[in-house]
Amino acid sequence: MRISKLFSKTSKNWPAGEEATNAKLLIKAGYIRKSSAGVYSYLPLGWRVLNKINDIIREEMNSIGAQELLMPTLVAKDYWAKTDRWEVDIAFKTKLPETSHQSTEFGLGWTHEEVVTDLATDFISSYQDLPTAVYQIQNKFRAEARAKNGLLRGREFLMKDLYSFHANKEDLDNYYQTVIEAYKKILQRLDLNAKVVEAAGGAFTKEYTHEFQVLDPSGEDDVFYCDKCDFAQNKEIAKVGIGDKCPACGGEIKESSGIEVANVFKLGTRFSDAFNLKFKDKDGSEQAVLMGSYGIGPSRLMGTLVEAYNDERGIIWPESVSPYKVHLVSLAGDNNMVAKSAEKIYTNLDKSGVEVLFDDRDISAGHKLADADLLGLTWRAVVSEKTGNKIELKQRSKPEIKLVSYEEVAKLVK
RNA sequence: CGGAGCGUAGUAUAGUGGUAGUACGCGGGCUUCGGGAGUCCGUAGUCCGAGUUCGAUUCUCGGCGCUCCGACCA
Repeated sequence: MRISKLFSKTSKNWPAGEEATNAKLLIKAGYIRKSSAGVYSYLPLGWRVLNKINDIIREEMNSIGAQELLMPTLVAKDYWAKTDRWEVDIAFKTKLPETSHQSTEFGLGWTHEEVVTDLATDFISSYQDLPTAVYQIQNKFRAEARAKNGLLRGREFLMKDLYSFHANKEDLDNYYQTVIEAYKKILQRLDLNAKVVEAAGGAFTKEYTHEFQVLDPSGEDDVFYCDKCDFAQNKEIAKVGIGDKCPACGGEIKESSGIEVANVFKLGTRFSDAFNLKFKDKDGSEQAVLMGSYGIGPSRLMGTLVEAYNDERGIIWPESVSPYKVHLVSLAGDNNMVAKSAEKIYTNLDKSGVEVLFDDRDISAGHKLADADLLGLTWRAVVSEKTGNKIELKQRSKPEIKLVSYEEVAKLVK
């Protein structure tokens, strides 16, 4: 992609009014635009980042046997009424216009247990149909009283929600662990260091549930955790405090704020009971299906990554989500030889399958380099009179600059 | 929803009860060309409504919007 053709542009000015780091940087760099509080457009570069996050999530979901589908955003009142969730105050509600002569009311989907459970009644009727799991990646809508922190708390946001169905508790428990491991892998691949934190079950379950908290000052949650082992509890339910001994390993308990990027719940039969989702067991007896629900927020992850990885010059994307692998900068000036050579490098890298963002604009060197740091792609390759036949290669996260050949660039960034 | 702050060109910021200024951007000219270049010309603006006033972008009230603190929050 040529920056000269890119739909978005970087700005020299910081956006007014934004305080959250992720909002300031993502808007300044042209990754996103706010359309209203908590509601964002993802511009071409931002959409690429978001899709890379989605792709990682898809791979890990598929690898644990979950199947992707897509459920509706408009969910009729009847669904929510069956589980007494029509009256929740975070639901956006809407209906058809008077002229339609239909009075159906809808809630914009803020979660999909009702819809998925109803769907499951069409296909699950025997123990032989179990276990099974489906997921979707879809915009969710929540009428948050106060949207804030850029991508970290929106009214419309992207979520991957997975639902699993089981014949017995042991199977549910096992799959719950399997999903936790899959989520850990996703977060590792995103270079995010998250704690698996015990949390309150809320309306869903009396059991504790688990949240994945990225420890970061910008987070809204308070987490007590052990610095030696995996023990961690949300402050809401914590039975430990700062300086206490870890009940698991004897280490020291610390406190941090955390960004909740994912959560997992054992739903039991709450939804299967409401929608009469049953199966016939081997012995012919009829039993309620056990369910689990597991969410992870790609758009919130994107904001979290910016909070975690930035410096005074801009964003520093982990390689796994960098919108393009290489930011190729041509500092040709009026030197046609250099300009031609940069064009050739761009074309060749592009042909060999390397994702390149090529700064072919006729602007000053300083402007280009500043933009490269702001955008934060993993690799920066500079071609200029100074570099001769070679290319300057630098990682955004590191100070070292190497002079390498074209072949080495293609190899290094693969 | 309670509290605080803020709404001025496309963006970011000044300022004034009486002709609204600067920077960036954008269009054009010349000079530049390794850390957001210089210069010249051009371009474009007071959130909406009501009130006070001879006159309101400025003062008052209301609305709408945005940010932050709190409450809320799968």
